[in-house]
Amino acid sequence: MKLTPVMEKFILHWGEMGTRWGVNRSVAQIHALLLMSPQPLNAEEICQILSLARSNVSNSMKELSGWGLVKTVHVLGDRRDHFTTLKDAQETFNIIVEERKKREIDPTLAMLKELSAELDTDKNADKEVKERINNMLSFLEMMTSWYDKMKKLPNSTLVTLVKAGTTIVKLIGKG
Amino acid sequence: MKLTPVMEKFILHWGEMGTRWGVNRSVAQIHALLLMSPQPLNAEEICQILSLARSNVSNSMKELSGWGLVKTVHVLGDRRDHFTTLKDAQETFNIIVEERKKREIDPTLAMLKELSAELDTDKNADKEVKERINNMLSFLEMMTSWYDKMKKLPNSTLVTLVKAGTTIVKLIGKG
DNA sequence: AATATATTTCACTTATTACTGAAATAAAAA
DNA sequence: TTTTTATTTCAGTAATAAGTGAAATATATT
Repeated sequence: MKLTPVMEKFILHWGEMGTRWGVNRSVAQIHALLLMSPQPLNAEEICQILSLARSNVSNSMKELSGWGLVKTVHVLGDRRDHFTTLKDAQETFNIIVEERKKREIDPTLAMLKELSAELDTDKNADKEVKERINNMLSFLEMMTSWYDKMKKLPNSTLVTLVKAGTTIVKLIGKG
Repeated sequence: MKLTPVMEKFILHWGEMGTRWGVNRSVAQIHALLLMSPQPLNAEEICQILSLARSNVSNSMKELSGWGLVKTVHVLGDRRDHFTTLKDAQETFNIIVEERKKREIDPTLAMLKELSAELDTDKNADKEVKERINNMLSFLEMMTSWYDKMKKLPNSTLVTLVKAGTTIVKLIGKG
C-alpha cells in the first residue's frame, strides 16, 4: 500500500500525540495506519510502510492487542496474521477510556482507600491530610460510579445526552 | 517538614501515575507533596523532603505553574518563594482536563479539519478515508462542544448532574 | 556600591525507554 | 521429516528524557 499525503499527515500527528499519552510512537503510528487502511495489513506490510523493524511491529501489535484496539484476522490462502482496528471514533474512545480507568484510576482508588483506612485507625493523624485524601477518594468514587452507569447505555443514547447538553440542567432544575 | 507514612505512600503513587500521563516523576511528586502539605513550602524544603536537586525543583515548579496547578505565595519576612497547590480534587481535575484539551485535542481538531478540507478538494480521494477522518472530526467536535457547555456550569451543578446519573436518561425519554 | 541570598540556566551525567537485527521458536507445506 | 515461512524473544544499541551541580543571573539587604 502507498500512503497518500493525507494518510501520512494523520499518521505522523497520531504518533506525536501518542507520545504525550504514554504510548510510544511506533504503537500510535501503527494504530493510525490501521485506522486509515481500507484492508487489514500484515506485519510485513506495516514494516515496509512505516519503516519499522519486524520485531518492533511484533511487539507493537501485542501492545495494541493488550489495549483491545487491534484484531488479528486471516486472509484466505495466506498463513500470515493480518491486523485491523475498530474504525469508529466513539467505540475507540470507549475502549481507551475503559483501559485507562483499569490501569490508572482503579489502582489509585485502591491506594486512597488503603490510606483512608490507615488514617482512620491513627489517632494523631493530621486532620487536614485526612480531609484531602477523603476529598480525592470521594471525587473519584463519584466519577467512577457515574462512568459505570454511563457505559451501560448504548452509544446512541450517549450521543443524545451529549447533544442535549445543558438543556438537561433546566430539566433537573439547577444552574 | 517530616513525611508521615501515609504522605509518603501518596507521593510515591502519584509519582508513578504521573509518568503514565506524560508528566515526569519529580513534577508529579512535588504536586503530591503540595497537595498533602498543610503550609506552602519553599523550594529548599521541597528539595530536602523529596531529595531532589535545587535545579530540578526550580524547573518542576515552572512546569507546574505552566499547568496552572501551583501558585507562588509569600510568607511575611521571608524573601523566598513559597508554593501551594489547589486542594480540591474537582477543581484540580477541571484544570488538568482544560490543559490537556488545549495541548492535545485542539491541535488534533485543527489537523483533522485541515485534512478534511484537503480531501474535499481532492477528486480521487478514497471515500473510506474521507469517511473516517470526518467521523473522527465530528466525534471530537461533539465532545468539545459538550465540554464547553459543561465547563460553564458551577461545580455544584455538575455534581448534581453526575449524581443524577442515568435518571436523566429517563427524563429525556431514551434508553 | 558591596554583600548576601534566592533563583535560573546550562553543560553534563544518569536513567529510562524505544528500536533493531540476529537467533530461537513455532507453525505449516512439501 | 525436512524445508520453508511466520512470529517472537532477547541482547545490545540508539534515542530521549530526567536529574544534577556549578556557574550565572537576579533580587534584596546592609
